[in-house]
Amino acid sequence: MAAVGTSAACKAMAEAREAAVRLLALLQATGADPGRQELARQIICCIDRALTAARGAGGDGEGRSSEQGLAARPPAGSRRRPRGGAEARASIVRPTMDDGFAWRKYGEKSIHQQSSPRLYFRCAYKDDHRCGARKQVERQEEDPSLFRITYFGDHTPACPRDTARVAEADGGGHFVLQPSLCSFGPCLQAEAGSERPAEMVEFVADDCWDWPVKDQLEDLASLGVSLSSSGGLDSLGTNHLEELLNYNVDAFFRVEE
DNA sequence: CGGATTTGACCTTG
DNA sequence: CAAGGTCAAATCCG
Repeated sequence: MAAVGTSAACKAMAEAREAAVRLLALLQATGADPGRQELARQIICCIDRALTAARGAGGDGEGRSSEQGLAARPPAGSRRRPRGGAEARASIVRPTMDDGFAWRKYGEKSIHQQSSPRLYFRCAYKDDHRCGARKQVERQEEDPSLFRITYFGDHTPACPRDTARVAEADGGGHFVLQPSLCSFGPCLQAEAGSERPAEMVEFVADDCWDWPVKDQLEDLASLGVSLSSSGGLDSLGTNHLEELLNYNVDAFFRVEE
């Protein structure tokens, strides 16, 4: 019963979020003052938090767990194990990192001396298209509001990509570069001369927003733009920009609290 | 009911 | 042996 109400609430909140995203895009397109844009961003973040909380509270909660404690133990060596029910899912903080590609989570591991686990994703079309793309997501220890997302490998051309998400920013099928939204300084941590493999790039998001990183970087490069105001790209410099474009960066993501 | 997610077990590496 | 990465059964959810 409660689940029905919660699901309806989630749906309504998702619609509210869509509207807030459109509002933000509109405010930016019309050059509205930063305070209002910030307010719209806060609304989106609040809705995201509410959604997360609502999803956590949803479902039948303890209903399924009633028999778990007394359930027969699985035979030794078996993979069978009791489950925590909906509560177990609710406890997981799930950044969406919606980059338009379909990912499937295949593992989660708590890392030595880190409070937050590392999440493992692979392309949902791994079998269909023999796609070897993978990514790992972990919360930053220094600042839990930051997530480090590490990509390995590349998607095959056959892997479908949901461009609708990208289009949502301006509704026109192309994500317009919005320097006011950029905070690349803390976002991009790919350093020139680092020892990491060429097919791998790391960056960190600190905003409740989608980041079409490659598009934005290419736009920046083609326009010869060097963001020095709110963008924070100045710390990277043009050489770093070139360096980053050489990486196989093809992702944008959002972080939900 | 079938696809997606969770999570303990198992495998690999250093 | 410890730590990280992956597998796959159990479970969730639309």
